[in-house]
Amino acid sequence: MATKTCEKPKLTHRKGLWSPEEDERLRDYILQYGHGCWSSLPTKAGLQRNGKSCRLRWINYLRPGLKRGAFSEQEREIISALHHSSGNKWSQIAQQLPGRTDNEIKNYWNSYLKKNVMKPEGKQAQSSTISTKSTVSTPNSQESNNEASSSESVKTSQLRRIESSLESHNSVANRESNQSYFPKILFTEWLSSDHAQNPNTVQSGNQMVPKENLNVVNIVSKHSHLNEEEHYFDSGYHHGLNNSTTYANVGFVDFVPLAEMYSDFDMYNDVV
DNA sequence: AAATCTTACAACCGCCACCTA
DNA sequence: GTAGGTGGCGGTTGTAAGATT
Repeated sequence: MATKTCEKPKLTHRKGLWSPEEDERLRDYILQYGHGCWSSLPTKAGLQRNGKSCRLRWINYLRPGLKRGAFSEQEREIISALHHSSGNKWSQIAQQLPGRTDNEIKNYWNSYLKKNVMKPEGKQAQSSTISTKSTVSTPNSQESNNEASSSESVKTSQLRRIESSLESHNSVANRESNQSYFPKILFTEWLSSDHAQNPNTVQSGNQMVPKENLNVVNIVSKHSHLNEEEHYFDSGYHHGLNNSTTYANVGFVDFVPLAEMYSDFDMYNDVV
């Protein structure tokens, strides 16, 4: 991991927001040469930033395959469930949400979900329930818990369903490993040479469409060669202009025996 | 229209674990 | 065993944009 062979750049480092030019330099360099040693990367790439800053910018913003935009209902529930079981382990939570970064999830939690948890009224009962088991306790957690126990919302039961599904799968399939119990998603665009030239676009049919024009969608598919309880979890881009969905640039590599979650996804495919 | 407040999220900071010399 | 460098992580702050007054 750590080496002492990296060159030490003695420069006064720029701070603050990244300019589009800096982004371009960093992206171009990494796509061409890889990041290698982060501390020496800024010098090689011609950036007046420190390596840490470059690393963060790449991981949180420039890295291909990142989902931008609002969190879906499913993502919210997964974050809540995992925060419930793991606490503020943002990197662990991020591993279960392909395309999302720990920083993004942390910000989302602090700005949205945490606020709901803190709400004294029973309106957000599902989040209040979550907070009681979290490593982070809140002033309202106990009273919220009382309210939640008296009338459990539909959201709460849905959340519990996902949690138990995750727990059972995790205990059976991955007990002895550190593998995530969510599917690993491989973005094929990450591997393509086209993407290296145009990291902000996705091929849709014959044309390259800017990612910001597309919505990310989730899909669960059953295939004939899989066991009864095994399904593919897919993600793709929905092309709003012609109301079509394109999966051409996103590939999928893992199974999801989470049959109970089907109703929570945007689509269910029976490909058999 | 201007001033102020609120919110979302990008970025920094400090700490820690790990590795190498 | 120890010092120094690096990468990773979580907490916190800063900033810009939108909402409100």
